[in-house]
Order: sequence, then structure tokens, then C-alpha cells
Amino acid sequence: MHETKDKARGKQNFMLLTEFPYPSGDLHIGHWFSFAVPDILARYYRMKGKNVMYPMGFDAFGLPAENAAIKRNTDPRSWTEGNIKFMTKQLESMGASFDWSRRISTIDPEYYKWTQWLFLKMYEKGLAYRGEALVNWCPNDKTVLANEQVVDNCCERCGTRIEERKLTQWMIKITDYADSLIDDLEGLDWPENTKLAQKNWVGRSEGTSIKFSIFNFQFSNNSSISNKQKKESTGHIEVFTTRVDTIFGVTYLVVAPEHPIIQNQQSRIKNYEEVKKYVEGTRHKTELQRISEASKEKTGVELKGIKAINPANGEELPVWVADYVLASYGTGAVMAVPAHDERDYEFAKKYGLPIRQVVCPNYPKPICPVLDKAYAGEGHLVGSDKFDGMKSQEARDAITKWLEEKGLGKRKKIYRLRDWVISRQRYWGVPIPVIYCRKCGESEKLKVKNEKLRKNYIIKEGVEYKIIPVSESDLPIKLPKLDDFRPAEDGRSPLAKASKWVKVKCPNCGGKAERETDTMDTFVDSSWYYFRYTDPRNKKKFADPKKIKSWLPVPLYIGGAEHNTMHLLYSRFFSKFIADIGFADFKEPFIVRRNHGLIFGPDGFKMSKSRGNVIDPDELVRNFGADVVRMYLAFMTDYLQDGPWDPKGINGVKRFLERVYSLSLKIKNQSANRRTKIKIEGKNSKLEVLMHKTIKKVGEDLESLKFNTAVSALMILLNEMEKENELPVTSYSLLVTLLTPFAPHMAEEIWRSILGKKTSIHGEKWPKFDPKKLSGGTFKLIVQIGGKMRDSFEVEAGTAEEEVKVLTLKRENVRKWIGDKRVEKIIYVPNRIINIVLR
RNA sequence: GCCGGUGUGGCGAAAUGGCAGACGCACACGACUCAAAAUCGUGUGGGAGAAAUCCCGUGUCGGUUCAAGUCCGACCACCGGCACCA
Repeated sequence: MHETKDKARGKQNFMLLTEFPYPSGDLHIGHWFSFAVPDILARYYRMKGKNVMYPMGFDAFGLPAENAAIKRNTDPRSWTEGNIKFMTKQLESMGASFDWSRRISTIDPEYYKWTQWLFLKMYEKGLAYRGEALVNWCPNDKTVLANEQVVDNCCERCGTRIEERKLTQWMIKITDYADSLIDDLEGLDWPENTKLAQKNWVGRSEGTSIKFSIFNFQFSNNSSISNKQKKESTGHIEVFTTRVDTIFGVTYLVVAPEHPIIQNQQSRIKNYEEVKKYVEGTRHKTELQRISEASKEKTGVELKGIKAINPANGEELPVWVADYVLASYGTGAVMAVPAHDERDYEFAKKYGLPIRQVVCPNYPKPICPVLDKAYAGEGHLVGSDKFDGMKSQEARDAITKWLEEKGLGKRKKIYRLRDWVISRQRYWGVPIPVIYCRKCGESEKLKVKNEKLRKNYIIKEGVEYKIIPVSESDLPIKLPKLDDFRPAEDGRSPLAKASKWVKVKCPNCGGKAERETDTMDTFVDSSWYYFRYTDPRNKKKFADPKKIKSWLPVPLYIGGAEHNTMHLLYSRFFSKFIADIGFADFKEPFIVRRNHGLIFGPDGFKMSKSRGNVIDPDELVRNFGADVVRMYLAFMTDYLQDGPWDPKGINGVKRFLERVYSLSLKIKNQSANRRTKIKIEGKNSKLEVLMHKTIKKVGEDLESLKFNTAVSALMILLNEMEKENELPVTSYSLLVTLLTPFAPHMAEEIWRSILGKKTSIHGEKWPKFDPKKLSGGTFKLIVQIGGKMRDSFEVEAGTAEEEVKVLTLKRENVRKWIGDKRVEKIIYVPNRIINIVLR
């Protein structure tokens, strides 16, 4: 029933997307929360007349398979495939309306063929390239470790302290899209915190880059620089700042230990030995260690013999090296303004460097407060020559312009976002579809002088190879079977050991060539899977653009908040790229995003085996049935919020469904007509009004993902129906129809065996309510006196305001409260409340 | 440190600025039963009262309003993300 056609006449396509799971081997209650609850929505929208696709797949590459395979002496593929089989069975037990015909799996060569194809497209467009990146290296095991395998800076397996090593890796230039990854967030209906996390991750800062020229100490005798001395300057240091308004407060420069200036100026640095020792001392620490140690106490060494010139006032500045400056951010050098930056302040205090205030927080007063710590806020400029008195913001513009005119500064945006390293020295991933040819590399060596083309060549062990992307017709490059899939000792991928697989013939020259042996980060696989759902069996394209157009962008993507940054960012990037190569016409893949909460254990803690607070869904299904489990998950808490599992609470839903079943005993003239249309009988009776209200409420609640109050509305309806002695079969049918998305099995069972229908309830339409019947003839008016509830009575709907007031003032109860006080005014909110304000 | 989020009965939680605690769990009492379970019924925020009813109550303090859980300001606690990002 749930095989979704690409087109259904008169129906709008709707892909309800949930994050496809990693096949870890066992479905936990969190999976149920993620898939069974949105299934309620899928079924509801289907009944509302949408062509709903509710797809499912497996994100099946990744490290755990390798670990499990080693432990169980099997291979990653059979372990993973076994898990997929088992989990598929479990997923089927939810009664979710997945379209299994569209099932995808990232380890399927028919899927990863297109992962490789997309990689090649990125290579073609210059977005995939080789560059140096740091990896975690265990010196004991002599192997590369994934971030997950590093625990407290130590190797997970042997406990050795890890090092960082620079390896040449495949990278993707996600930074090319940095601006649109921020700017296109606007207009998306996403949780605010998710948007913010994306923004912070990209981390755009707008500021100014400034060149400070440097020169030799012996040329300078005083603080103003002569023309002669300028000519003899020996280079420059470029810094980036967002606070160029503080440039007159610069008292020194700081460069990161990796900064090239230290090598370039080696001969001029008088205390080079000391500097070298300091730099080497920081080298063997990983960046993480440096950050945690250096934030406790900053250290640094002055580069003696070198001075820099402040382009704003010509002043001579000392230059320091310190590891509180990161080589990987900005230019790896900063202008230090101790008066207005906490870090610089701390450093200046420690090493006795001058602190000069140039921003005054309370300017109109002639005296600025004496600083006992850095003032990083905005204010008015002082001690800044012709910029004195300007506000910080104005000054930033003016000073940048001034520096630009002098050719010493430039407006600049920089980003926290780094290019994405996708190489993994791992077995269980998608092979990177590239080969390296030595012969082509050598023969073309002399011809290719153009720097731009040089990026297509690599040098390995002193020999030049040409990078040759695998041709599309040779895809997929299948992952070979391996007996030993542990990483090689030299840090290469396990695939390097598969020599038969590695050796290939070069398609260009016919000579000996080698395959790339790294595999891809699994985030690559999952960055485009929703495209494949639109056309999962296409052999010619990763998806037909027409089908993409008919299903995407995704109208609603429900998932966990743990994907706030990486997965969503990479997916957005991929879909922007796919649009750029002409396969899609949208910028953003997910129009609406909602993060569901987490289910905690009964003890209120995150579920974990070690805590022993894990809830097994299979057992619950055996005891209660799938309908009870899914409906309880919908009912127990706000779907977008975390909530603890209450083992007793589930009884409430169980009772509810049993009572729905028993209620059938009250059906008037039991011979239910199979052609009976669902309609609501009764003449504006209380129950009739409630039925209309419930249709409205359940629908609205589902559309805003308030599953818990939708269930409670159904409970209220049942409670009222139970008060009747007899129930028209149509009313009972209505209840069952409204119940269908929540309890699909039981609704169908009742529909066929009690109501005698021959067609499925899952083909029924969602009932419509009559807006005119949402209230009975009267409403309960709340009477407040001085804002406190004192009385209430029934009033005919539509009674004029004046008359309501008269009726209210006639009430004995009300008169008693008023007593001899004067009525100052009366506020009447139609159909709700009347408030009498006394003097 | 910065940025988000959340604070409501014994518990899970509801409340377009308009009756705080819907719905459910648990509990208590009652009916059914020899009895228990299940089921059904009644009650269930705190305090006072025989009762009608009244007073207090949504993390704390203050403000806006006829009316505040909801809006504004300051603070406290917990959870999550980012973090020498210049």
C-alpha cells in the first residue's frame, strides 16, 4: 500500500524525511521515537490527500563495522548486512508506512557508484583537491585514528598519547560556499538554535587585514621612522582584526609558532635558539592540548632584533611568538591591543608589555575610567589622532578606508569553517575513485608549468604521479574483499595491502598505475541520500532531474539535534553543489526542519547499557503490540522535547485502545452498513460539537507535531462517547478513522471485523469538520471581578455585549461581590470572559 | 566566557495575554469477586472550614495590564552547543 508513485493525479507530492539509521544491529526505543511517531504524520497527510513518500534506508559504512568484524572474526560487510536484515524486520514491526521499494543502502555499489560520481564532479569543478591536513597518529600502533578512537588525547586501544601528523588528504572546498551557507539560512523554517549553530560553525567575521612592515632592529634609534629605514624593511606581517578601531592601542604583534616569519627572518632573530626551542616545545602538542594548556597560562618569546611598524602611527612594535595565536585561523598573526582584548591583556601583564587605552566607554566625560582589566566593548576613540571622538563603528569604517588609501589595509571576511577533509585511512567506506599514474606524471613533468594545472599531480616518495580521475563508465569502483582490514602500519589505508586491487593499467598511457587507497568520510554518503530516494533504481543518473524537481526540496525533515552542525551543513553544501551542476533548481534542500527530543531512561538519565536503563522495544511490542507502543511514544511527551520513559505510563494508552474496542458494544443496530459514510449524527448535541472540535484539533496538532495533545483529544472524545448508552455506527466509525494514523493495525481490524468493511481504512479520507458546528448554541461565560474568577453561567452564542453585561450584573453572586462598591469599568471578551473592575 | 533551551502537582505533562494543572500515570476510597488481578465509579496542588466557600500557588525579585505560567527588566538553577576565532 505504501509504494509511492512519482505522480498521483490531483495529489501533491510530499516527502516526509527522517534521518536514515546506522545499522548498529539492534533497534532501540529512540529509533521508534524517530520513525514510528513521524509515521503518524505520514499516514495523516496521506489521508488528507497528499502523495506521501515515507522513505527508509541505511547509512551503513563506518568504523563500528570494522571493530565488530575484528571482534567477531567476520568481515564488515556480512556483519553490516546481517544487521540490516535484522533491523529491517524490527522496523517492519512498527507498522510504519515506509516505502520499502525505495529502500537505499550506502554500502550498495548501486548507491555508492553515485557517491563516487558526485566526488568526480567535484574534482572536475576544482572542489575536490589534495591538501595537507592533520590526522591523529598513534605512535605505538603506528596507525591513523579516527576522532572517535581518541579518548582524552590517547589511543582508545593502547592508551598511548596520540600525536598529530600532517598527511596529504583529499579535501572538499566547502569554504567556497561559506557565504551562502550563512546567507541562505534566512527564510528557512528551522529551529533558531540549529540555524545559529550553522552560522557559528561557518563563523564569518568581518574586519580588516593590515600589513605591518618589519625591519631590523639596528636601523631604528627612535620611534619615528625615516625614509631610509623604511626602504630597508625586510618584509611584512599581515594580521586580521575585527577591531581596527583599536589600532592606535597596538603595543606589540604576536605570531603563531608555525608562522613563516620565523623561518624567513631566522638570520635576523637574535635569540633564534630560544625561539626555536619554544616553537619546538609547542610542536609536539596537539592543537587540543595547546588550547587547554595555553588557556590556563599564556606563554611566549619575543623575536629579538625584529620590530614592526604600526601603519597607523608609525610606531615601532616588538614582535612575539606565542601559542595563544592559532596558525589555522586568520593570518596566524594578530595585532595585540592589551587594553581592549582579554587575552592580550593577560599576556601583556605577564611580560610587562605596555597597555594603552584607545576606546573610552563613557566618552562625553573627559576622563576615562582606569582599566583594571581589558575593555572589549564599544565606545568612543581617544588617543587615536584624527579619529578621536568617533564611535567604534564609525572609526572601523573610517580607519579601514584610510588604510586602504595608503595601501596598507583591506576590508576582509574570514571564516572559522575549514575545508572538509574526506579522506579516511579506513577500509569500510567508499573508495575514492582516482588513480595515480607514474608514467604520465614523469612524461608530462616538464610540459606542465602552469601552476594551476600542477594541482593534478602529486609527488610520492620523490616521484611525480599524475592524478587521473576514474572515468564515469568505470564506476562503481567496488570495495574489494579483504582478510585484514586493520590500518597499515605506515599510516596508509588497509586497502593499500590489497595489491591486486591497487595495481591498475593507466587508461591514458597504458602504463602501471595505482589506485587511491583512502576511503571517504561517511558524511559524504549521507549528504545526498534524499536525492536518491526520488529515483532509487536509476542506473544512468544519480537521480533524474525531473523526479528531483517533483519531490525536492524536502518539505519536512525530522531528526535529532545531534546533527545540528555537520550532517545538515554537509547536506546543504551538497545540494547547493548539485544545483550548481544543473541537477536541481533550489538552494536549500530542507524547507522545514524539526529536531525531536531524546527518550531518557526511567531514571531520567540518557539510556545506556552500562546504566542498565535501556528500554527494549521488541519486548514492548510483544507485551503491548506495536499500536500501543507507537501511540504511547506520541503521547508521553512533547515530541520536540526530551522526556523520560515511564514504564507504567504506557498502561494508559493500552487501556485507551482497549476501551475503543469495547466501545463497539454500544453501536446502535449492530448491522453496520459497509457503505456507511462517515458523518456526524445528532442535532448540535454536545457530542456532535465535540466530534467536530476533535477533527479540527487532531489535524491541527498533527500538523504542528503536537502528537501528545492530539492523542489527548482522542481520549477526551472516547471519554464522552462512553457516557452515551448507544452510539450511532457513524460516530464510532469517526473515532476509528481519527485513530487510524496512530494505531493503524487496530483501526484496520475494527474497520473490517466489527464494521464489516471490505476495503482498507488506510484508503479512507481524513474527515472534515464543519466550522459552524464547532460550538453549541451556548458558551460558558467566566465572570471575573477585579481579575479573579467569581462566577460563571451559560450564555447564548451571539448575545450582544450590552445584554451580556446586563445579564451578568443581575447575577446574585456578582451583586454580592460588588456590594456597595462602584463599578469602574467592564471588560468583555466575546464568548469567553467578562471582567468587572471595581473602584 | 559567549550563544541557545528549559524551570508548572507525587510523576509525564496541558494552557491564541482571559477559569492554571486538560489528558494520562500513580495513589486513596467504593462497586464487582470467596479473594486478588483486571474492569467500572468517585476523589486527588497546598492551607482553613462540617459545608457553602475563602486564602495561597507556575524557579526568585520587580514591572506593564482590567487580567501574566504567558509580555518587559534583573537574578538563580539545570541541560545543550561553541570556545585563546583576533
